[in-house]
Amino acid sequence: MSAPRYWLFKSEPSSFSLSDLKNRPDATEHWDGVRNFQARNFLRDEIKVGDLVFFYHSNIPEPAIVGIAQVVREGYPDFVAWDPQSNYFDPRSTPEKPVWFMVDVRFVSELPRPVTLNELKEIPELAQLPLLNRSRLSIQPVSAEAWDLILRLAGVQG
DNA sequence: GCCAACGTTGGC
DNA sequence: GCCAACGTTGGC
Repeated sequence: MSAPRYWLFKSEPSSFSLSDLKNRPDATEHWDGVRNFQARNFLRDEIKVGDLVFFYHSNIPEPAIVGIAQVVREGYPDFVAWDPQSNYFDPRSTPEKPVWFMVDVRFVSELPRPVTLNELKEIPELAQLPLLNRSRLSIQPVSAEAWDLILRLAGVQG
């Protein structure tokens, strides 16, 4: 089995927050509703069971990485896209030819302290982080080096 | 609430 | 295949 890889998932806490994840049954939830092709490709092709995920809160006064989740089920069709009642309905996607994919993630931990976007911007080693230069990508890879650095910023014992 | 950035759509 | 128009994201 290959080493786990690292990702960052963004969510607006008003729609789904880290504590929402923690309070789900089994602390597990489908990461549905992603409607961007590059993010879809990560979900469908790259993200594997066991990979670790930074949970980022966006669209708030102090956007920040607030916690860690782990992938417990890898890429499968996002069935929300088939529900005409859903905001994420997309008639192009069908069970026979799904367009959109999701993974399931489980709550792992809350960071000892959140690492804010402003802090991240101050760190030259993180300049390549997609969060800082591809700010609209909602599912993005994090290098092992960046992962460790951010954990240290968050006060996690290394 | 504003608006810049940028991904997506669709006319040509 | 280009690119203008449009819609959405997300920082501020």
